[in-house]
Amino acid sequence: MTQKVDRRIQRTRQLLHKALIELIMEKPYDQITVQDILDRANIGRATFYAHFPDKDALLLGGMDEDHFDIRLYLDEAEIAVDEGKLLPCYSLFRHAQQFYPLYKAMLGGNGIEMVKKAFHKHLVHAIEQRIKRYAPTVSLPLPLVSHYLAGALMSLIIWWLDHEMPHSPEEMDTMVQQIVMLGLERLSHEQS
Amino acid sequence: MTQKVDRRIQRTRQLLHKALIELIMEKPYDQITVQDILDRANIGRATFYAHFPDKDALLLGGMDEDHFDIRLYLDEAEIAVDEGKLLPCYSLFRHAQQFYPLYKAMLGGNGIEMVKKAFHKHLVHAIEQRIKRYAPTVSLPLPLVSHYLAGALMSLIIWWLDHEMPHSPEEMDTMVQQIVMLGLERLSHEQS
DNA sequence: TTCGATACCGAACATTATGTTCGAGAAAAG
DNA sequence: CTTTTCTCGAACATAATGTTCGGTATCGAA
Repeated sequence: MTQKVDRRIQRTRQLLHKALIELIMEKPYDQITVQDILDRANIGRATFYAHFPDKDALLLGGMDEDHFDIRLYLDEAEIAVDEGKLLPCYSLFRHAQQFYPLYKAMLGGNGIEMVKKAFHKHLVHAIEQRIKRYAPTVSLPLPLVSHYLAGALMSLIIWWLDHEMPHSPEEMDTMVQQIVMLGLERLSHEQS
Repeated sequence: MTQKVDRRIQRTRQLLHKALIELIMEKPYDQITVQDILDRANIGRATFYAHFPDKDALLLGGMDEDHFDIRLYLDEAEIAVDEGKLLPCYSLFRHAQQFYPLYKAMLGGNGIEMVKKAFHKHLVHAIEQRIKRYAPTVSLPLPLVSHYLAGALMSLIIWWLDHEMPHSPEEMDTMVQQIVMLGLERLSHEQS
């Protein structure tokens, strides 16, 4: 099934991906030129275009690879920690903490739009699954709730990345769960 | 105080802004070239650069103008409807409904990143004011709550715009207030 | 090890968009 | 009417994209 891929092709793609990731952590994505990638990877111009039609395709092509952990965080074993909760919050912040520079470059305030959109979409889907499983009786349209929560979580992680992780993953998780489940009404009456 | 501006300058800027707005509603912002704007507005190339350093400056320069209502919705009289609530939800959806094509082109899924960021920032600020006034006893960090809510609202309006306004502004407002205040826990117990 | 296939190189080229310059002409302000 | 300044258009420099092609190096299989 798995055809053998020419060693040269593997090497080329690997070098290109590595170079792009490095560059992403150094400067804004839209300021990265194809030439930058070529120089860093020591790959010929023609070769690049023989593999990918453009920069974006190179990035997306690497999303499935091993060193590109962002989208895979949901499939990690660690996600079991968030069992029973509507938002896989703890595992997300844990993972983001572990790969902070990459997360900041990709999802932070000056991150990559393409990645953010993909991530948001992914979140919506994951959250919908959780709502169906853990809170099937909520009497509001499913997509409304899932988009609400996904947007909230996205916004929070961006804020958290931009401010050098002002709280621990545990704290973030606890606080978010409170807002989600209790609502702000109860949260303001329950003050000490 | 208000110096008289040369009539030619007014005319030029007006034409450029109008052309850009039209183009924004026709095709993706990043695909709009300066040349497109010049052709549409019948303005010379040199003239454009005498006024604005680039496309983005033209857009931002128009944010304060009269025909660019998006940021101004918060200052509208209609906002009084949302008095006492943490999210100025009804007035936002009302306004978005009224200027649907423009809102969709600017804030929708394929909207303009710059505008979205400015809008999000604006929302964060507005929400913080409201929290201080209407819910000063909430025992969580202010920016955490404001970013949470702003992200949620952003995500919702994008979803709503992308799906041709599946609910009325009144419905959206009611549902959002429920999630915010009651929390999902109570929302799932209270089912009929 | 040999040999055929194919991936890489690099240099040149076409294309497209950006941003600048400058002098002539038109329109505004007083 | 005169002075000021805004606009025009055309040419130019720059920078990035994407393509083409023949020579060279590397791979995989016999």
